Amino acid sequence: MSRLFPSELELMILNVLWQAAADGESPMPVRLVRLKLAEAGRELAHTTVITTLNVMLEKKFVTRTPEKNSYLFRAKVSRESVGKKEVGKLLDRVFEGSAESLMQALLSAGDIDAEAISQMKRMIAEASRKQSKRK
Amino acid sequence: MSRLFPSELELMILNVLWQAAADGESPMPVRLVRLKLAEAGRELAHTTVITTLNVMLEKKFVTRTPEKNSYLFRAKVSRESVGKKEVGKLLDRVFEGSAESLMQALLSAGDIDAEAISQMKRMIAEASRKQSKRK
DNA sequence: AGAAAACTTCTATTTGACACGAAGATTCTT
DNA sequence: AAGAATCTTCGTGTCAAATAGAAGTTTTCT
Repeated sequence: MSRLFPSELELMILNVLWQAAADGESPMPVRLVRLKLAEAGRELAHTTVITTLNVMLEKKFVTRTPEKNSYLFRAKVSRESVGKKEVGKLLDRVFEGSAESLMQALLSAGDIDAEAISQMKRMIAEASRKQSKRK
Repeated sequence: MSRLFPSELELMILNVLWQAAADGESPMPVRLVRLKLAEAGRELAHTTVITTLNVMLEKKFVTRTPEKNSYLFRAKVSRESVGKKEVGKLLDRVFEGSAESLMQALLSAGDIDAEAISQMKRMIAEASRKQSKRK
């Protein structure tokens, strides 16, 4: 059974791997994952990173390919899919399923610039279009 | 030091207490908290609920008032304040601080009806107004 | 009053996430 | 070829969250 949600450390690692993929640095050796974590303020022993990556392999969050005497890792789940699940969880856990409430919290939480706002407007309009079409 | 975030069980209890307050059933005896948790599918021993409430008291998430030989509990933190912090955390953990990304996930995650959408539109418009005014 | 019921506090166990050293294998360096 | 560097696997230790039994106190019931 694949655990649905990554733990905190697993999520940090996924962030490293997602970023790497965006930068064309994927797949990535453990050594580099560890380095990126350290740069993000999380200093861990090499073995700790390996152990966690192995757990993530088990959970199907990452894949690995052999390389010399080691492995290269890459994210198997996407940021979008994890994000969607996490939002769904938050919706249940705190907002009783009310998307509006979550949105309100978002607007009051993040410092949102004008650019972000106009983009959100567009997204809402788009959702509205799709919404009215189906039914 | 007050822990910033409630654990999962603590959050379930907060939900019970928030709901109770909305229904005018606050403050609430442990017995009822336990009952509501059971109704939500979480069956726990009475002592477990007490223990957790005491921890939450320590963390300042709830307050209690004496009543006969027992206590009545009520939420001290609001759903809004917790929600805002949780959204902030999610923003960091998964979306690299991008409110638009989170919003996209929200639109694809929740089943949102037309009513919710129009309300969101209003909220965005409101945020936009406030945004342009400052700075 | 005496038994039963309802509560609380205290203490202990279990579980999952995190963390890492020791030991062993492979690759690199000189 | 021998030693250093680099990696992995395995086993273990710690810690917080979760769970709840035992024991003691107060209230209620008959």
